[in-house]
Amino acid sequence: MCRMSRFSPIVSCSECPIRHSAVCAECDPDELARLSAIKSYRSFPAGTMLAEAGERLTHFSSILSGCASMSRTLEDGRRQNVGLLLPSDYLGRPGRAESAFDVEAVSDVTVCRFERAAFEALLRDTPHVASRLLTMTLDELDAARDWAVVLGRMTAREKVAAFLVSLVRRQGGVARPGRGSLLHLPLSREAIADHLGLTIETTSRQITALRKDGLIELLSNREIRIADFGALAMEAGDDGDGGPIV
Amino acid sequence: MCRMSRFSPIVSCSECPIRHSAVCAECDPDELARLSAIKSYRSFPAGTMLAEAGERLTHFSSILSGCASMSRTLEDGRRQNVGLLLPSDYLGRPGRAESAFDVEAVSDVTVCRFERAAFEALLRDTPHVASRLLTMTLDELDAARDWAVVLGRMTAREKVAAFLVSLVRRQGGVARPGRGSLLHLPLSREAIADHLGLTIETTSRQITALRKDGLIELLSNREIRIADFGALAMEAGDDGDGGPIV
DNA sequence: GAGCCTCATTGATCAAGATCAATCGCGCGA
DNA sequence: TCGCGCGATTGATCTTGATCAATGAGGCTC
Repeated sequence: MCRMSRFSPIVSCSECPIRHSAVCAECDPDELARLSAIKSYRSFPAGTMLAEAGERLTHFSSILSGCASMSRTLEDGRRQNVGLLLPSDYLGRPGRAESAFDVEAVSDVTVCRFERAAFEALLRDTPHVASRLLTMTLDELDAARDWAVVLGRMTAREKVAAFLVSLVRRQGGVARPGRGSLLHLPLSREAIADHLGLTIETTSRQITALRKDGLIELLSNREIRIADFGALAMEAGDDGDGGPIV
Repeated sequence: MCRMSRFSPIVSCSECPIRHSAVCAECDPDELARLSAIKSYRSFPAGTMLAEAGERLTHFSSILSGCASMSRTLEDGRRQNVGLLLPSDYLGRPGRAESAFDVEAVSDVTVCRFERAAFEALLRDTPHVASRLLTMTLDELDAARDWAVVLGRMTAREKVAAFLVSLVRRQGGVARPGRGSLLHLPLSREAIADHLGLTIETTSRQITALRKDGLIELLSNREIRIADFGALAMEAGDDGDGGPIV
């Protein structure tokens, strides 16, 4: 599998800061620009929603920058984060008009979006866009199933390690040979806990433990230096393949 | 959304016992029959694999009957079941030749399968098959994310209830007004435990508890009568919508 | 700079579920 | 029919992570 495919958006329009020649080669950029529009969501004040569970979704959006979380909150307040939307991920789906989850901007988010009808027409008329959407969806499905292993069978320490490793893999830590890689956490401790199926206290304790064990270093609440990616990946039950070389 | 879509296969060929006119209307049944072949896997002796993680997948298969489980086993033996394949579900994917999980027949399984290349050609040439595969994959993705909520935030009792409710929804219990619905469990207690991220002992205790509370009745190890579907769905944090009326 | 507010960390205790260990029940073959 | 084997159940105890509670560390306003 081409690893890069995870990091390129489903479509690129002429206004998007992110382009991907393989996708664009067969598209008419002007036509895409006409059909799409850039929209931003601010993460402050807290709780800006891109969509609410059960709410009508009028657009199909491709994330250009920032981070959004998909979650469900049970009646009694328990909350589970079921996924993160990072640049190149998409929100919305052809064939259904409702969001299955709450989607919330956790940092300022910019998207390139299409009206549903326009996007469905684009899918119909542009086979490589349809094929790309299918590939991305299959990758997401594999990722969601991988995550089930983390949620169902891993210890708190392993969960935190797996989360950090997956973040490095997805947003790419800034690797600096010999000094580890720098990682910005887009989520609060509470959101991380909700992602991992843990409490905020347990999450905090495990981060502290990884720090004391020399695997990571905390530069600030949201900035982490991965001191030993290989060891961290090992903690996550992961062979460390595909991570940064430091 | 059309609920039935979950229960119809991606393609129907003239030899398949399951047909779906909406899918077949535009297909040439003879052509599909030529491209596909029926194959069976026996569940005994235990451990018959439809595919192994990392193994080359030469075919795309649509499940016709039986039940298979997708799982991952960690080095230390911990195991997580990441999904069940029931009739109309599919195994394999265009664009990647390797299975991400172990796929094991838990009851005798029959599939209708296509060679990868033939299936990819079918996808290219038959837009409604491609569109149907996308819809099914998006539904699977939603289901996988729903399951993350169960794995991450539910108690043992809620997990078992959620599992039973999801089985009734998917394979349809035989509803008998006033006497509840009969449910056949395709999985052993151990496999259920692996699906729920629990141990076999906890799973067994929770089943016993649900029985003592009058929500279910055990006819045998593998046969359950759902005495009160509404109450069971409530335990699972589910409004009970879409279940059998009994 | 003082006070406050939010988020994160740390500590003490508790409970849900895991683990270890019998025991049960049923099907099967000698 | 007896004994064996396997899966399921039940019991006793232990451990991990949850819960309850306090403290710490910035950042912001006044």
